[in-house]
This record gives sequence, C-alpha cells and structure tokens, in this order.
Amino acid sequence: MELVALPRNFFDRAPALVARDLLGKLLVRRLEGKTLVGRIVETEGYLATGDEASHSHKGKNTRNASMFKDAGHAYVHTLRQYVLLDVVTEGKDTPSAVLIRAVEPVRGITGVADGPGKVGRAMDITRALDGIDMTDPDEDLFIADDKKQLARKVCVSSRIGISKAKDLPLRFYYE
DNA sequence: CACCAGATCCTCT
DNA sequence: GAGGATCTGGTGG
Repeated sequence: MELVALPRNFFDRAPALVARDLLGKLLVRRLEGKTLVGRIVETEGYLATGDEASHSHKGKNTRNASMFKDAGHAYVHTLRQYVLLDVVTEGKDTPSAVLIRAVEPVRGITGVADGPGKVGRAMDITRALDGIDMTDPDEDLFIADDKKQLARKVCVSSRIGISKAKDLPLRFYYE
C-alpha cells in the first residue's frame, strides 16, 4: 500500500468541504517503526468565524495556537484524559479545522475507534504532534488518499458533544 | 491561586 | 439518559 500525504491544497478549502472529503481517507501514524492506519469515517468541521463551538472563537492563545497555522497542520488538544486530533483548514490566520471523530481499522489497530477520544487512543496521538505539518512526508502523522476506497453514502448532521452552535450541519459520516 | 469549562467516555439505571 | 472520572489552561481576583 502506497501512502502519500495529501497536499496542502486539499486542506486549503472551507472546513465543511474538507470534512466531507476526508471520509474514506487514511489516517497514518508512524510509531517506533510501525505504521498504524485507520480509515476516517466520521468528521466535524469548525468554522473560523461565527462559530461559538470552535476553540478559535475567542481568539488565539497558547492552547489553540495551532489552529492559526496554515492548512494541513495538526491541531492536537486534550479533553480531560483524552487526546483529540484536528486538521487545520483554510489559510494561515483563518482558524478553521476538522475534527477526526472516528476511524475504522485498516492496519495495526484493532476495533473501531468510534469517538474522537478513542481515535487518539487507538492511534497513539500525543500532544507532541500538535502543530506539525501533516503534508510533510517526513512527519509521523499524516492523511493519505485511498485509491481503492469504495463508494459509500455520506450523511450530514448537526455536530454532537457541544453546548454551543449545535445547529450547524457540519458533521459528516458514512451511513 | 482558586475556580471552572469543556469538540469525552464508561458505567450504571 | 444521567452521573462521575479526571486533566489542562483560561480567566479573574
């Protein structure tokens, strides 16, 4: 299996488009000589402006600084004991992102990581990966296209697990 | 320094 | 569907 990182222009688009198109793509984690691969099956977009649920809504701080990087960078943050992974979308200083909410096992991982905290756990995502450039082929975390992906129906819904801006249709998942 | 809000998850009913 | 476990940095005194 050839695993090539998606280019920056894939991520340099509106978060809703990136969130939708990330379904079926492969999340790749290189770790201690091994390669973990999961197929992305659920995502959520977070907007740069007018989105109270986005971590960037109140401006830049040390916690969310990675959201202000250029498209294709990782925004890794913790929620209680869990580590969550976002990919930054749109250009620099346009702080939007897509949360990877679930992956299916492809290689090296077992079970279904059917929640953002479980994705972080299954693929050993750590804070050290916060801010890395996921379009850089030398990095230990990136997203690759899957040439053999099957056509599956994409569903859209409002986001879950948040208390503000609940009504935006920014959650994408396979039927 | 104290307080508290979370993009969660697991274990009960 | 409710409640608790458990962690970190933002915010305000």
